[in-house]
Amino acid sequence: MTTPVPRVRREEVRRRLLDAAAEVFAERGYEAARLDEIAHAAGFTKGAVYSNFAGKPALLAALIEQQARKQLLVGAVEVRAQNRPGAVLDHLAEVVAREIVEQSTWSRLHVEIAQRAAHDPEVRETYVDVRRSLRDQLATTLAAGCARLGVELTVPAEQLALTLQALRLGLALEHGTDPEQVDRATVTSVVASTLRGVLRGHTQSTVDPWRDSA
Amino acid sequence: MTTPVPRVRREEVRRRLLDAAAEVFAERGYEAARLDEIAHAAGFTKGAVYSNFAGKPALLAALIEQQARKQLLVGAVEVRAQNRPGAVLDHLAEVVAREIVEQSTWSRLHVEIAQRAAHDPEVRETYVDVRRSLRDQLATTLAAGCARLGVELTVPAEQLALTLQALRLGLALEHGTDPEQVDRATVTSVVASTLRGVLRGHTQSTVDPWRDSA
DNA sequence: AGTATTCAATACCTATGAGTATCGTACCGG
DNA sequence: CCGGTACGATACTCATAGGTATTGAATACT
Repeated sequence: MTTPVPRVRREEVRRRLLDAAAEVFAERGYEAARLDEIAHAAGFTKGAVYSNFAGKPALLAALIEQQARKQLLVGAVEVRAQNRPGAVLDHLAEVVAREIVEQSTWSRLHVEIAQRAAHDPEVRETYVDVRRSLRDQLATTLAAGCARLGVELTVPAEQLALTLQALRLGLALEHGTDPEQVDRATVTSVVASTLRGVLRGHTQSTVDPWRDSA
Repeated sequence: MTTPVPRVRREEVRRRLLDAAAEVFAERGYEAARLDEIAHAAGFTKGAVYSNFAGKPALLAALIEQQARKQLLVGAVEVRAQNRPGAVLDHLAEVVAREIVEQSTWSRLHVEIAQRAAHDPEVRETYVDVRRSLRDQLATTLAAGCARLGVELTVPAEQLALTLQALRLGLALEHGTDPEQVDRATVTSVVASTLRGVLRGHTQSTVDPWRDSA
């Protein structure tokens, strides 16, 4: 009677569920997110969730793991690609700003995870590990990049790395609440000027100055 | 038989409930926070909550209102108190760091509110208003302070204000998740160096340099 | 003092959503 | 072609927590 509908591969199901979970967690927040909604957003039902994950916390854990692999703070690699110091600076600022504004789902998810980590010790443990290693990696890359370009940092690379991480989270939050005033150009300016402040050398920028968009 | 126990004044009940709500919201997050727990933390029961507030959302709204009055970002006034540019800078950094580390309840509540504002349009509206006006006020104060001290800002005051707001939120989040590595001295350093970066003039600092506390 | 009113405590209702148990069907080995 | 298994859909349980109705005691009013 009914022609058999080919089943989706398990791996694919898992992937879609994670994507949907990222979306819904970012949109509603972890607590307010409903497993039914996540499942339906992925095109499945709750049964699929429980056959792929142990439960709601495990779903979040898997997301953190996945985000860790995709590297919560991209842009480190970008530093290597440029040659002129000024360009590196502007480019990095633009990359961060683009991430915050255009991939707002991930940014909001990131904030959500951080917030969740502040509450739940279990989440915190894994999150802090990821966070620290990314910070170290970012610091190393920044230091190496600066050395290669002949610019000098006025602060330790680790401190700059932390500053960038914190600024990224904070700006994501500001943009999430007030995207009109905290727009992409503004975010770019903030990051660029912050970076410029800790560099010594020829670092003139081509980024547009502050624009009031009220 | 039983000697009448004097009743607590209504205003006082409201105050205690708000304090308790701030604590619990900060600790558990808005969604995970239970009204019973809040009431109990204040020394009352749920009945007290509903006779003083319309419900859970109204409780949060009242908190936002209260926090707005207490000024989410203190420190602006502190700028006026100092005379030497370097001292102003360090002092401001220390004030911010102290707020984040010692009054972590409020900082975490603040992040929670911001996060909540990103989700709930109703919350967003009032929050953005508060946030913008505080930003403006901070920018004005900073500009005035710099002018008075004869130091020059390399970026518009509004941009610096946003940077500080974002950095404060971000550092609160980082400290909330990793208080060991993101300790008070580190926070102070980050804020101080960020400020120093956007100032032109004699702004030598006396703040301790980066210390690795891993 | 006696009565009315305020307002928090208590008991209750009800919707919700995480988790579970079972079922049905597509895939796979024989 | 035919069981067996994997795995997602479906139907259910059950604890929880926001919200409401009622009660009872302390204050205010006359």
